[in-house]
Amino acid sequence: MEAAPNPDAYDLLFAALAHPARRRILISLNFAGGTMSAGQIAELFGHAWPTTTRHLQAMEAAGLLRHERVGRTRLYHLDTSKLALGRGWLDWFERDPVHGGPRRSNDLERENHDPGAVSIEHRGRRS
Amino acid sequence: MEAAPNPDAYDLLFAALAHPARRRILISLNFAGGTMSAGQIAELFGHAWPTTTRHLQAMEAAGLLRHERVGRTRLYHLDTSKLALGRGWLDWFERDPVHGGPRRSNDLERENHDPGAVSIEHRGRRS
DNA sequence: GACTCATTTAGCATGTACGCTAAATGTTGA
DNA sequence: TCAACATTTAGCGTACATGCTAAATGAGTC
Repeated sequence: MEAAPNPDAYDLLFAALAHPARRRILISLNFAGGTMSAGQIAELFGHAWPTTTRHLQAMEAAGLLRHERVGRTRLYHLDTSKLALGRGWLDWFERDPVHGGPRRSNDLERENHDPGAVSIEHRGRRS
Repeated sequence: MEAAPNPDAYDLLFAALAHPARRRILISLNFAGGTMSAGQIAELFGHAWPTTTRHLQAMEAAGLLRHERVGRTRLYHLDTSKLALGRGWLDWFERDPVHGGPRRSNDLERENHDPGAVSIEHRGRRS
């Protein structure tokens, strides 16, 4: 691969959400009030602990979790702000962006510059 | 692997959104009014056509696109209903999952009635 | 200090994702 | 019918994801 040498926040976010174990961790954390120890989380699954540890790291990299050491346990805290980023992205599709309502300048994509970096020239043809 | 022999709708959806090229395709389609030919889409990228074709297939598998043949071109149509699925999932984190109000509480051990299919039973001891 | 508990790090195996090029498919138009 | 066009399918290589087990770390306990 070489398409994403620098995965952006959206890459990390949606990739984090793409795995059922990770979604389940988030849901469970949410249910638990936002905080669980690594052990409690690991017990949710049949997976080996290191497997869950890595899921946790992936989500921490995506900014969905933070952790804190308390004695010999580690507490993981849910951080929902990044989820809002995902919601913001999805909201782009709630209306017709061209003929419909005004375009809010949400952040959206921004891989390089704007939403899709669209340059639609209808009737395109390549040589 | 064996964790996802049958990727569910959320897996497919979020995985589809995890790649910048695919997000850009969706944005572009939305921007263009919901429909573009495969060629127009392919021209958005420096990628080879087959690469884009496969992105399109991934999104079609996720239910985000449909296509239609018109003469020798193929028109891809945006289907935003599956995006609503993602929004619905994210909405689980907007409120207190237990009491329905604003986030609070710190209890563990909660019932299961959500997309993540949580079944928290702590005190489990894996042998 | 030695032992145990809680968790992570290291390292391995396998499958999938994603890029590519070459060939195939199906359509239109002469 | 043949050539050009629009797009997909086939097949390849590499990198990354995800599972595992074994070893390492760090914190309390005796």
